[in-house]
Amino acid sequence: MYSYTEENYLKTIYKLSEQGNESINTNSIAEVLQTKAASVTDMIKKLADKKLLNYEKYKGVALTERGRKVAVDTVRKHRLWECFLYDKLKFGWDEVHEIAEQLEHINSELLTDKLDEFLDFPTHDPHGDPIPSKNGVIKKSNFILLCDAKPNQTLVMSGVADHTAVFLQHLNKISVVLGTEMQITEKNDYDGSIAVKLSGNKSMYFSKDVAKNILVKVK
Amino acid sequence: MYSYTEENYLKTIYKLSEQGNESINTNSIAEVLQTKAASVTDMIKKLADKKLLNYEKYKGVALTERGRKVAVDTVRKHRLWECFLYDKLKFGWDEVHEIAEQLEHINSELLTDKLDEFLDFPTHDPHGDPIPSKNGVIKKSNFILLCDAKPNQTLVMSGVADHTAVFLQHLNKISVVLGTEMQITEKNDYDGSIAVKLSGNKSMYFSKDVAKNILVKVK
DNA sequence: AAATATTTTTAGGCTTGTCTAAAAATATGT
DNA sequence: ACATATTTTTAGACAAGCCTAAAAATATTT
Ligand SMILES: [Mn+2]
Ligand SMILES: [Mn+2]
Ligand SMILES: [Mn+2]
Ligand SMILES: [Mn+2]
Repeated sequence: MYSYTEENYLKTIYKLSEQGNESINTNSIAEVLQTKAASVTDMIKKLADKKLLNYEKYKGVALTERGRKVAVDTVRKHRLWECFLYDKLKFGWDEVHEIAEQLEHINSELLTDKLDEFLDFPTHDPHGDPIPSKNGVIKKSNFILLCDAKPNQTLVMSGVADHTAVFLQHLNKISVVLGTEMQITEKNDYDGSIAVKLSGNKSMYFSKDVAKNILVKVK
Repeated sequence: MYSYTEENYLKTIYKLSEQGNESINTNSIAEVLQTKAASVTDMIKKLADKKLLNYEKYKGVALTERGRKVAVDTVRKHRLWECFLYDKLKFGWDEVHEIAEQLEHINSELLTDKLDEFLDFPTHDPHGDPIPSKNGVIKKSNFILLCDAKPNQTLVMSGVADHTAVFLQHLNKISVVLGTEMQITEKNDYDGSIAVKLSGNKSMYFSKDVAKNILVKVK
């Protein structure tokens, strides 16, 4: 239906929209897609012709309902494939994204449905991100950043704000995975570092750089 | 590494070579790929530049060792994905080929290896075709056509010569699947039809058109 | 051997998606 | 308000992969 490239543009614009940005500008799309602004302008015009987004010269773009559906569907496929790679093929959570970038473009609605069923209808991918439903609904998670959490609550590690392989590998190294429970025992205003108590009374320190990229939910 | 299109050309040339044809001519490639001879000539020149095949003007092409490896690897991926779709996702054997045509181009050696392991190292795909090993070895099956088999031997349905969905659906309809055992009770020279006895003494007739597309092995 | 038919290649052009360089529009600073 | 900086668009070009029409080579008939 839509090309690999078109789906990537739509997905990028969708993700930028979700990050608060009201209307999406050419340069930010170019940066995410590692391409040039001129190329983005070209593609934007084509997507606008196909009614996948609204575009006014020099004013940025916004997805149409149709464009959003294509984007969300691509995200759905991406995250389902990540679940497959992680749960079934035993890839690490730092390895799945790159392969899912390819698999998300496989075009078969029946395949997506059967994969969903095979995985037992997962609600979140290996990074804690929610999986859109078949009809395009995304359940917003009420996760908060670890650096914003209050002390003396039981927190459950539930996602990441930084999806890079290096960050995920760092979490592997310090044995912090989805589901890890912790309580904040100390917040240091000076450097933003946080001390937590894990199960078995083990304690651990997070630098601000780490604490601001860990998503937790209050148990 | 190689494009979707390049892999499809190499796979096509490989399959034509396997079918006995010594050197492969432009028109036959065009026919399989549903494209035009002029396009084939263009691509052949590019593949020759990349040392994936040997080409002499007007003399046809033959894969190099390197080209053969890429082709066989694509076939390996295709058949492993067919196994996944059939065994795990419960697709029908008439549905898997089309989706595998997309999945065979996913580029990750680790993914292929892990998929192979997840499927418990299958040796044949849902159509009875052998799965090439990681290092490119294909074990030739000693299957024979049902129409060429002798009476009074126990035959095991082991593959198909016609891979079209309509043929596979016909076999579904008459409940002939891989593993079905039979003995030929009668061969009619007049129309090439064959009568067989199945388990439970059920008898069944195959027209020549069907019998010449069923592969069996002698038990 | 010559004529005819078929196959293959070339020539030129199209679409998709990309690029660089330059022009135009918008935003920012004083 | 005007000058400067930044962002965006346009213009023109390129590679991949495809096409049609014509030319060249090869194969088949007679
Ligand atoms: Mn991902
Ligand atoms: Mn993810
Ligand atoms: Mn197939
Ligand atoms: Mn098959």
